Amino acid sequence: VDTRDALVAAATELLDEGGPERVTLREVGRRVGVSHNAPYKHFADKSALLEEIIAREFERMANATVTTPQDDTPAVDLLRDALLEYARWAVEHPRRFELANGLAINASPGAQERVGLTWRRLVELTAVAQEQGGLPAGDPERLAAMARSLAHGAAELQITGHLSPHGKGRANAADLINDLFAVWHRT
Amino acid sequence: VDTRDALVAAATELLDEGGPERVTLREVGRRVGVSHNAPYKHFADKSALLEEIIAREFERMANATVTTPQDDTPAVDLLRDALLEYARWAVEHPRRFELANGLAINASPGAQERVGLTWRRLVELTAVAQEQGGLPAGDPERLAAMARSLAHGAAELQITGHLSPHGKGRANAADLINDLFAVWHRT
DNA sequence: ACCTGAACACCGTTCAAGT
DNA sequence: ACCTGAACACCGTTCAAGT
Repeated sequence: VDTRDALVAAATELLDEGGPERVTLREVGRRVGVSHNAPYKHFADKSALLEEIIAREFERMANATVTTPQDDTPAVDLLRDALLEYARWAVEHPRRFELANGLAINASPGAQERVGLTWRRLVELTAVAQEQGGLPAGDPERLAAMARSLAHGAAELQITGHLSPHGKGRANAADLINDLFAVWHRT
Repeated sequence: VDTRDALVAAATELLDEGGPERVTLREVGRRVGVSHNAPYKHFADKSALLEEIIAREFERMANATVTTPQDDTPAVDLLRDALLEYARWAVEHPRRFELANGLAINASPGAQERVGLTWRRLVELTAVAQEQGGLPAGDPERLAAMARSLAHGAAELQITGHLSPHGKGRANAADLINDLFAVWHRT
């Protein structure tokens, strides 16, 4: 069972180095010190290995979100922090972010369910924030979808170099997320 | 020179069918009725062919944006329409959208420049809209970046099925874009 | 100038076989 | 239960050669 973890680790390394095409079962086996088709004893095929990488990433992030101290911090701050953390993760691991997007197009029900849990948590935070007066009125699911879309898009634009870090606006993904909450706060 | 267009057309077909992996130089040649390495007489390699697909898409969209009637339509409406059109294109051609994002990570200066032209047009529209009172104050580049991020992220979330079309919020990408402009209008 | 056919290296996947 | 080695089909790319 130790081999399985080693395979995922090696595959993640290769993914970060050069995207999914760089992840070769032969090279994965080579780095782990095992034959080129030993991975088939742990994963159905290459795509199952890639899905495992992303599944572990989401699990890690979900735990990080849930572990957030449930003290008297305003819900709006928890929501904003979660989105900032999501964007930070995406910018720091662009290949994982892109792969997750690619896999989501044809996602299995299980994977959709995993993401759904984190998503519902964000909607709950949004509803609480509205009660606490930190966000404008409206359907919480729709408000949360707007914030999530902005965080997702801003992260991707930063990754692809489309946020002109040297222009006048000089905004990164985190800045734009904070801008949205500032607009909401003024409303 | 007709072969070149036929190759791009066949490659685009394959891309829409199953993503970049589905685009095989051998299958492209087969569909055009030409040998499996005839593409090398028109493109340096497979990635050059994929880049050509995206370049033509962006050129087509840039023309469509520029052709917009320059009548007395408020600038804020032109800006919103451009973003709605971008999201509509992404949702309608998810494989092209994903490929464009993937290529942008390691984009050539030429490709960056092409996108830069459309981008500057959006920033100009934003500045005019601010003068006309249709948008809140602030750096136009930053405001435009926010709108663009939301449009981009909302399109991707709709494509990946993360916008819960059957939930209470029941928002698609277009709805979320309109929501942002509504918030700005109230500010 | 454009195309073909053979060839090479590489990859995902399968299968029979080993411990 | 886990791994190996050979084998197969497929792909990107190169090259010599044809018109």
